[in-house]
Amino acid sequence: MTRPTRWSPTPEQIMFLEEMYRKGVRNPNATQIQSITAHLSSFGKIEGKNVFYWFQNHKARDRQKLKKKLLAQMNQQQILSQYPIDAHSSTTTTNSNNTNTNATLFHCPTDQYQIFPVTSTGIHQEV
Amino acid sequence: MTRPTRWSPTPEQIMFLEEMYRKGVRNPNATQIQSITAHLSSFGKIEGKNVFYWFQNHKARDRQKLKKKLLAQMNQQQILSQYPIDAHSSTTTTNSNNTNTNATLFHCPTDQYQIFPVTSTGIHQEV
DNA sequence: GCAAATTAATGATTTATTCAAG
DNA sequence: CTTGAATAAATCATTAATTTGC
Repeated sequence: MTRPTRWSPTPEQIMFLEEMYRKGVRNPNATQIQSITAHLSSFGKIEGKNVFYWFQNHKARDRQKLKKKLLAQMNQQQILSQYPIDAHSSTTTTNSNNTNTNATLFHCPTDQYQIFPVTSTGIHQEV
Repeated sequence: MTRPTRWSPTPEQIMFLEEMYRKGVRNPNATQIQSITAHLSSFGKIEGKNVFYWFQNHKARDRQKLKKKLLAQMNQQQILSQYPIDAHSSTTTTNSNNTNTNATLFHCPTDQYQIFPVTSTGIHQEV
């Protein structure tokens, strides 16, 4: 039996939806959903509710990703702690004096892009 | 004056960076970058920004590669038409072709955020 | 074999997004 | 709506690979 299978978007449909999303569409109203559905139906079977749910899910998962990223970054700290700073320069270093380890953090070419703002208490990078 | 030459990583440095990447490091924060830089400085001259750029580029180009693969999978369907372009339909005297005509609704490459013709009913679109 | 010429990789910059705080 | 922080995308620029003619 052709079970009532759930919608699975074609690559073209995904591409278009993502483009809409990128351009700012988050909660399309009925009119917008109609338009989008009409357009996307040329690439495959689709209903308005599919479009509605897609934006709901996409927005939610975007936020999920963001939060996941925060946790991932925390965990990276542990990975890196395996490699202590130490910098025992006894090895074959051509640059035994690491000038920028502490104070003069590398400033990017233009101060506009201040990657690592240094505060008196240290580095603060909020994400 | 030797012109400002760009950093070119040693094999050891590359190996270490790639190992970090494999372990999940993607966007190291300032502390992590300091740590990595300190460690890698024993293999050759290196600055924090080099590490920063390396991860930025490596991640981006990793993604490029994956995207390219996926795109290759999608047999060249009319994917490239992100927008239902009017498809230079004027070339033929008759414009009655295609079923994609509803597309014209979305032809809006210029107006970034006013994607849809607004109807009288108020659109609430989060921005 | 070897450089000059050409191409491919990749380091470094700039520009556009994103979310969300104010 | 505006803005800050972060970063992804796109681009520029230089180095490394490689091709080529000798």
